Amino acid sequence: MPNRVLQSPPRSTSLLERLRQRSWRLTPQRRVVAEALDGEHVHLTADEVYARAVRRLPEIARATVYNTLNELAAIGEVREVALGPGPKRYDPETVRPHQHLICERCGAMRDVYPLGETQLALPESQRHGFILGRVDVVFWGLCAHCSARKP
Amino acid sequence: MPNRVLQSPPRSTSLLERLRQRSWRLTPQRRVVAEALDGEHVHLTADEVYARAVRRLPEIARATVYNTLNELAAIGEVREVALGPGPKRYDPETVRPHQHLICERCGAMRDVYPLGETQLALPESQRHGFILGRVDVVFWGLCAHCSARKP
DNA sequence: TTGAATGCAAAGTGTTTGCACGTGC
DNA sequence: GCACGTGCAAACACTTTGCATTCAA
Repeated sequence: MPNRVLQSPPRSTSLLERLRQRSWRLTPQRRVVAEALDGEHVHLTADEVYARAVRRLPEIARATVYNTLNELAAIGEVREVALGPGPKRYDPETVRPHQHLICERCGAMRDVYPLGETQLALPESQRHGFILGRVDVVFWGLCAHCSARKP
Repeated sequence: MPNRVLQSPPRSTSLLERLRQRSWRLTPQRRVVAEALDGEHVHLTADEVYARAVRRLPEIARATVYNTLNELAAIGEVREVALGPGPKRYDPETVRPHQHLICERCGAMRDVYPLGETQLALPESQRHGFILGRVDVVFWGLCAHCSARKP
């Protein structure tokens, strides 16, 4: 049998499960924050996370939500998305590399998985001596709802 | 003589000149703000613009700088660039479409003109009913200076 | 002359911090 | 038990706003 077992095991797609696997100190507060973030196409602001968290755990403090979100971002379990005006958003999808499609009127945001992204490499002549890392792409447009409305 | 004169006149690459052509009400304050922004690879924060402006016009108010930057952005003569943490930056290059290359350690930012960008169209199946507009791309990396330093 | 721009200070957002208290491992 | 997380309030960073004054056209 081929050595399939040597492949690195697939990461769980559940944020909460991944945190358990890291033996992250799990408090009720941290749990409700992680639960608030779980799902697809989820891009909540800190305040929206707080609103969801406080429903399940009324005594949670806003600062704890901020602390927790910062920590999750620091260990790479959520991605901060800061675009345009307004507060940062937090994206729990860290398993599948993806980009964002955003409605410029209402701010609605979807994860997208564009093809052919490798064609986007920056020519050497344009690198200004930089060592390249990741590439972020944002597709701006109008969502179905907003493009149907008048002005 | 060939009808060169029928070509649409090239837009000036000088912000200040373009503003004059628009018959923008030109006050000393607005002039020093526009002058602060002029140049290539310029991506100043509002505070940095204020610092430059106040050198030439000590009585200028921070609020005036903010007002002016917002107005320039509204009429499309500067582009707001909000990425990562920290304050927004203002990019006076609105003539040549371009993208950005940013050092993830020190924040240094260069304008880049990547090739093959049209290949980045989002497949219909990924559009979620959106009408597409412009695409923003950010190349993250380490600048020459930062990649030479230790930790 | 006059509508628009300015300066100032105050208010508004969004986020971080300092510290006493509480708790998961 | 104790290092670490939490709650609270105050501080902080960035930006906008209201209003009386000044000024470019």
